Amino acid sequence: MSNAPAAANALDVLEHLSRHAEPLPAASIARDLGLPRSSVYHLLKVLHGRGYVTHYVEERRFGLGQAAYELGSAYQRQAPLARVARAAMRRLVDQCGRNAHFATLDGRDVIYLLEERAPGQPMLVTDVGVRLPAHLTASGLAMLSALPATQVRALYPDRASFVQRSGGGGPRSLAELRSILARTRADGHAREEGTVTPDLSSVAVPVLDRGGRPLAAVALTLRTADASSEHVGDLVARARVAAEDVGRRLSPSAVMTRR
Amino acid sequence: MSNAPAAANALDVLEHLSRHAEPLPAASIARDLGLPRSSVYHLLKVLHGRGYVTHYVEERRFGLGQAAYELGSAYQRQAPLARVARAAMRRLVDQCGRNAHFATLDGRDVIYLLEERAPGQPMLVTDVGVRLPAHLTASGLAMLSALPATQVRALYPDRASFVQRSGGGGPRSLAELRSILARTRADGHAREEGTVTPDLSSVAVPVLDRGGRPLAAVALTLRTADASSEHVGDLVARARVAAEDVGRRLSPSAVMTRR
DNA sequence: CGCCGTCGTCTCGCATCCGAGACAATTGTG
DNA sequence: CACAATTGTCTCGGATGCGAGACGACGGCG
Repeated sequence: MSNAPAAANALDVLEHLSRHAEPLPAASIARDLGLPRSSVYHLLKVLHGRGYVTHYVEERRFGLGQAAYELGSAYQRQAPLARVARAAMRRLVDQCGRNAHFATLDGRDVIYLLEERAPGQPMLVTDVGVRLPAHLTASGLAMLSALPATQVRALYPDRASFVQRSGGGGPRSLAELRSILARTRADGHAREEGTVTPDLSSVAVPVLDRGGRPLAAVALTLRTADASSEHVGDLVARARVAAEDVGRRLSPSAVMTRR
Repeated sequence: MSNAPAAANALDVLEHLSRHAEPLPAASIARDLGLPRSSVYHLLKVLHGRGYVTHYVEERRFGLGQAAYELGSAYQRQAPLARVARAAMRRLVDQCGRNAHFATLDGRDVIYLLEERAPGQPMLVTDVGVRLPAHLTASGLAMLSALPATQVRALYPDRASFVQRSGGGGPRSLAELRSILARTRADGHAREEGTVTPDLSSVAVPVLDRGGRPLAAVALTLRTADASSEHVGDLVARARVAAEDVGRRLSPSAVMTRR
């Protein structure tokens, strides 16, 4: 049993409030969390005093407060994903001799947060900050494959959602996308051949948080001509190790990338 | 002295981390917060175990974690601004017999979160979810007037930032905008006459958080022909009471709207 | 209108947690 | 390489925080 139970209880209260769309009465917070009523009132007083909880007096309920939002904003400003991933991506590139990149999902786009170039390899188009349609990239497909089907449908409500590249390729409908994602899950990695850049392929694996949701993806790039099955298998295994390492650092007790 | 000091200390640690762009060593957290080293390690262990803190082992530093971001997202999902403001806005409309709306700032836009229509008053164009350029609206000007000058400059870096309405009106440069904002601060309220809708004027006051930053604005609409000085003064006073009420509910120890 | 249930605050005694300080491991420096 | 500084973990005893339960206020209901 760790120390500082009041700290853990305070987090319990915040997380309980965050799981509900509506504010909650104090008594139900106490009941749901199995905490004494007076203890919950003490915690709410502290959290309210600090702005983490809003007290809706007329409704006699409590909800999250502005300070919770500010913490979330501060987290984003620290850019932890790229920070945590940098060393692991450097090692991956050193081991594989291939270019690697690290990206996250934003709506239907992937955003590239990191790229590491191996000596002698061609320049990547995926500069940091660049956005590309998720369904046309290995990284995007890796992350989409880790989302619930309902969320994928919400992202791609109609055929107009499927932006095309001038050279063609990539799914044109939700049914096609689902089929690709099912194969991605079966293979344990996503693959893209020549859709982003002719003659170059990428393989990618997702980085999952402890709830199993995709935080990011790790991808390696190789010449399509070099992409034999054994070679791809080896790269995927190494990318997966890097992804698991990053996942562990970001989320204690993280669910590992899909095996 | 309130109870649950460990809860308060945990929040201190999180807020300390959120004030820094870079992760921090545990010893400097303890020193800066005046807490015992072993207590800080206990708290970091709990916060890390729950995902609120990321431990950068190689750097031997600690930063905010994914769970901080999730709290912030959950706060947004609960839509607390509109929830808190609804009753106060209803009362304001009942007292004044005028249409009222409640909006927040998003970049250079205002977004309308609430509108309350008074009986016999014309329909508003400011439907919930509508965005309008902040510098052309009373609500936007009220909130901009509460921002630091550097932040206003960052929002409006050049003349192209000043979107025009087809009927003209509104500032066209940063110097013009600053002049209007200075007058808004002097008056204690913002005023817009006919820029959004011909023959209709609005007066607005900002809702401030406890750090003095604008969270939202409360506005009342009236016919330009009715806008005598005494009448406007009365509406402004009532809008201010509503804004202060909302500010108090959102932020304990909130700084009141500017007097 | 009276009664009941709930909310929010408060008291106080005891069980538990906090924090001083020891220790091993690691890193930095001359 | 040796020494100093720092990190991170651990122990344990005394001080303090937690929580049972009382209480007043308020709202709902018959």
